[in-house]
Amino acid sequence: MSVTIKDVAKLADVAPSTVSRVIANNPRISEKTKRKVKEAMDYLGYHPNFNARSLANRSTQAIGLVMPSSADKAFQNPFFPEVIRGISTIAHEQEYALYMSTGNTEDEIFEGVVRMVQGRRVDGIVMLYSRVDDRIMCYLQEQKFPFTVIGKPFKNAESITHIDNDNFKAAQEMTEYLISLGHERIGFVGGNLNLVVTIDRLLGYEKAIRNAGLPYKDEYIVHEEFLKEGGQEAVKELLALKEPPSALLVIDDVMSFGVLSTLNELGVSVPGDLSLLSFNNVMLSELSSPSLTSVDINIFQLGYEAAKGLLECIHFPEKPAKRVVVPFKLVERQTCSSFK
Amino acid sequence: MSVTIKDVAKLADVAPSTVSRVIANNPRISEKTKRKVKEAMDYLGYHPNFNARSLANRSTQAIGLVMPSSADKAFQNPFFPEVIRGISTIAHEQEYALYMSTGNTEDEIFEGVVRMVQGRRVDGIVMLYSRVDDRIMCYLQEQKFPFTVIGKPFKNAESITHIDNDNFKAAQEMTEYLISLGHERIGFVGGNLNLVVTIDRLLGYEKAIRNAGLPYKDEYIVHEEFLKEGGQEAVKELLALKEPPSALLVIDDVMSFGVLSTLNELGVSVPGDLSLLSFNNVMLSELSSPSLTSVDINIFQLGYEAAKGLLECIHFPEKPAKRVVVPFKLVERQTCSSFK
DNA sequence: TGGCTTAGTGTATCCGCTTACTTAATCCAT
DNA sequence: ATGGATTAAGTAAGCGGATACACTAAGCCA
Repeated sequence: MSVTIKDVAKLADVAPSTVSRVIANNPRISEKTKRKVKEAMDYLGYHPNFNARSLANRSTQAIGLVMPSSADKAFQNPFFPEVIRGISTIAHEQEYALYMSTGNTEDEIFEGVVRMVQGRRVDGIVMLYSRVDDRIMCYLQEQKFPFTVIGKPFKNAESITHIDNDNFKAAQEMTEYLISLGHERIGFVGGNLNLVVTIDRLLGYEKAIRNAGLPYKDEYIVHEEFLKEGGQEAVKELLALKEPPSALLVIDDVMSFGVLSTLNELGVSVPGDLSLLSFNNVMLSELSSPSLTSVDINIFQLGYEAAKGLLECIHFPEKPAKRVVVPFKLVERQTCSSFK
Repeated sequence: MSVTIKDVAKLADVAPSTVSRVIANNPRISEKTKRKVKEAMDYLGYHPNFNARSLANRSTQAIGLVMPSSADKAFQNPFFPEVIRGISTIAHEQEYALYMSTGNTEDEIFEGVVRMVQGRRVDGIVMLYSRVDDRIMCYLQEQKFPFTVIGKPFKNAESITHIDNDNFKAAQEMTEYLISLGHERIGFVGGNLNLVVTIDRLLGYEKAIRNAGLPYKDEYIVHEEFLKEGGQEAVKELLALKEPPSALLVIDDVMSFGVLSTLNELGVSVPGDLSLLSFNNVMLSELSSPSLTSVDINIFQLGYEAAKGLLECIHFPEKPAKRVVVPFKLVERQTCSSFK
């Protein structure tokens, strides 16, 4: 069995509590004793048992990650690895580990979260998405468990620390950009409508369309899953219209990849016949051909700030919730051209 | 404070131990009592405290993941999310959670692993890479801590359960394929030479070159990091030769992306002027233009089997170590053509 | 010199759960 | 009726550490 605090105490000829205090660097212990105990720890290769510590302490030095769908689906979209990069950067700085529970159905995921929370496996949670009437978010609020959200909470946004882009504004500006290029028939390819991002961006799109005095047509609005297949479906629907759009605002790069490949099969040229503007600017968006014109939403920073915010919630629970807005920026590449 | 086993015991009017036995579904408890206790648990919304359980139990229901570099670097390569997808599939089936520690330098990562192991934060570890003389692997062996490796351990491979492709054979066959296309000047773009994959594939490449009676030239062998930048560097070196290769065997798709973009800048046409064959077949390899001809190494399955193997190690420690070989398959796309 | 503060350690209990050991109750064969 | 199995549940001792409280010895002042 591994070395315990008692072994160290025995060797250093002190009480276990003294050893515990040395670990916690308690000022009431004399330098001499500290040195003696530290030597014993080194000699024995002692490492505190984290479970014991967590139990006594009620803290785990771990933060939980909740993804919108099962990890194995979510990881198909480079968005998630990238947010996690951001999260793990902060986590590492403060010696927190990351904890992911997994599950396929919504119920399983929910159960996983309950286990994380009730089982005190983590000190707090970062929700990597925001959804309308999300069960998990409600639960965390009820339990008053520390958590932050990437995206805008559908309700109670004021009382929940969250990190978001101004998606409304971004979508509006991007639509205006397409309009400024001369496009009047602009399609919107969104993700699931119960995701708040989709809603915000759709509203921004609508605003721009209406501001410009263009007709807002329902048949130009399509919602699919955040995957390549989603993009493929979307294109088929939109191109089947009598008057198909001349430009598309696509909510996610991976969907754009799907759009692109389908258009390619159909012999529709981009941006010649159809312009494409999408969101996220994932690392590989410059690789497709043509390379994607995409809105860089600073995914890394979203994760970074979310983790930072969470640690604040954990350490200073009384602090009020805050909203962090991460800037976005259009990266112009090859998928947009003026309407001719 | 949250509901404990005692609260449940009191409500159900039994001893705490009985409740514990109900949780463990111990057959020595009568159905009647079980029902009674379960009702009390439901009523109170009881969930066992995992730390307490781990402490008493010496098991955590979590498996640790070790990446070759800091998570924030590793996640730039889609290989890792994809392996994790595989791992999380198994983990989920058996209700294990995933635990990632983070760290930037080699030392920090090592310390993170020590904390995972000594602190009993996880029941076992999956190493997502295999490196020559790896300190972490040595440590895990010394400690007799359950772990599995993705890739072939550099030494003691017989005593360590590991999941691998036959990289030697793969590289050999792929080189032969390029040779069969008429190429005689074939470059090899590898990753860090202390990664066992690099070594194995390089040896396979060499074997094929020698078998074919072609000259094995050191200047055709380049080693860079597993990132896009690595690919860019590599190309520059190889194209600077008086007699540059007509085909490249690239060890990783992301590097290939870098190669491709640099070639594009330099105005070298692929596959017209230079053929490219790479490994991994990550999800986005079909998106580049031209789309990558790549060896599908079944990344998902590598992860899946690694996790499965680990759980076996954990549950049946006496079982001998095994080697699982995951098949590979060439996916022909647009980056290879015959030499003319 | 006695009483009081204070720094430095030790003692004991608890965190929430598991489990070896015991006890109590029931049952069957003699 | 009695004793030995057998079953069902309780008791209590950890798992490894944290910490409130207790204690001791030294230092200080009147």
